[in-house]
Amino acid sequence: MEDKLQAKEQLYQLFARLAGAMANPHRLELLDLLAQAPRTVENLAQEAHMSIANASQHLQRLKQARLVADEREGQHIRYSLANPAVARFWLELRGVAELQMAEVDRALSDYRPLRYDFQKISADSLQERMKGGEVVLLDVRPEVEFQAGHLPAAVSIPLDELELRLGELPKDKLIVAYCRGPYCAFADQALEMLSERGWDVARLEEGVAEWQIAGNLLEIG
Amino acid sequence: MEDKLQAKEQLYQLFARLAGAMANPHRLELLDLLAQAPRTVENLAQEAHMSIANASQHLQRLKQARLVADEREGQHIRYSLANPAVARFWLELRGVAELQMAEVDRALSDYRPLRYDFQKISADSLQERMKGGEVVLLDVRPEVEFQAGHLPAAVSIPLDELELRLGELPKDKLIVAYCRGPYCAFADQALEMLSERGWDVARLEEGVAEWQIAGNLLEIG
DNA sequence: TTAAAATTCAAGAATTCTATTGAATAGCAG
DNA sequence: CTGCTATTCAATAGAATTCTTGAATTTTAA
Repeated sequence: MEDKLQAKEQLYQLFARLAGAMANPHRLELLDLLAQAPRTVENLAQEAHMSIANASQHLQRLKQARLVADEREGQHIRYSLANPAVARFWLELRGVAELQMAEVDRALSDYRPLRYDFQKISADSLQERMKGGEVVLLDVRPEVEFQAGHLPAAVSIPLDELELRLGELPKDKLIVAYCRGPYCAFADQALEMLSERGWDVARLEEGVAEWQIAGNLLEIG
Repeated sequence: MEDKLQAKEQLYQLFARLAGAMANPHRLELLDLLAQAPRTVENLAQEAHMSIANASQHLQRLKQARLVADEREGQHIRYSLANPAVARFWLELRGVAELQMAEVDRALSDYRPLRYDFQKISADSLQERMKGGEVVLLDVRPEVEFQAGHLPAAVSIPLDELELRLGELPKDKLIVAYCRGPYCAFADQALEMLSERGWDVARLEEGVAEWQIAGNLLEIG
């Protein structure tokens, strides 16, 4: 009886450890970045604005929980999500938070003030209109992320380079921009620039993670 | 730019807080119990083997994260899951842990040593055979949980009372027992007793939470 | 072999989390 | 009102988590 109770405790302990691995904003940010593409420690630390030692420490913790995997590549160590189920779980966490915490909506409005300034387009309707060739799908994430996987037929112009490469975009088509997903502001900023200069624009809220979870395929490279 | 970074931090903070609310074995146990039925603090403390003050404290934390809701009922306060999405999320957490942590399987074997001693029956196949009337579906959870919701046509005999009420079970039918789900040992114990006394037995691994998430309906009362 | 770069390790201070205890509150029964 | 029960609150000690800093390790390139 005693050991049985202990076994039960241990079981809950294991589940709690997994939750604990996600119970830190920095680690979630790392997971979120890894959901876009595998990355080195240095890159992760830079993107998430933390010290390398700190990023490394958090990555260890994620690794211990089997949420991420690492692989040596020359003198770098490249981390990636251990498993597609991890991405699904992270999205699920976000979904629950969104559903029951009004604070999330408020914080999102702070982070994406332009959230409601542009037309939105659903994944379904996008696929429909892509077939007709009336739309250019624009991926404004950094190049690495585009190459690790992007939506079918998307064109890559990272936000940084957009101003210089405006010439590549046709004026007679609807420009649909997307980025890392609903909690990323890159696409909003791109749309703001494009719309000021006369393009017809819309935002796709989904990123590659959401797209993939919905059962669709990505293009790679 | 500064505030934007801060808004992003805050967003991750909110998600982390939700994960943090689940990052404790006791709280997970409480959630698991609440997935079976709404309960008072006293009952929860007793079932989870912790002090009332401690249970109350953990419940507050869950409430703060909007994972549970409370409601006064006379001199008791009854807690329940805030939302079906919470149950789904908890099952998802378990699923991920199970998938990637071999330790879970080991711990489960300690907690349910009889796990492989009896025939298992799938939910589909159960529904099939229930129609033919060849099966008695036995719910061995405590009465309260049965009344809060149980599988269609299930018969309630709590594990405690099983020995005294063996007479209620027909010898010529297959007895399928279930309890709180795959991480509960009640049904195993019931099957052990029944099988020793000559019944034909099988275990359904699903509990009411899993059954419901799979899109099936429960009977209440 | 040695130097340089990327990452991890180790140790310490600040913070947060947990369990325990005893007191405080809110409803109920007389 | 007065005690009685169920629950929460408040305070505290002990444990775990986080960030920072500087040293140690592993691989590549010279």
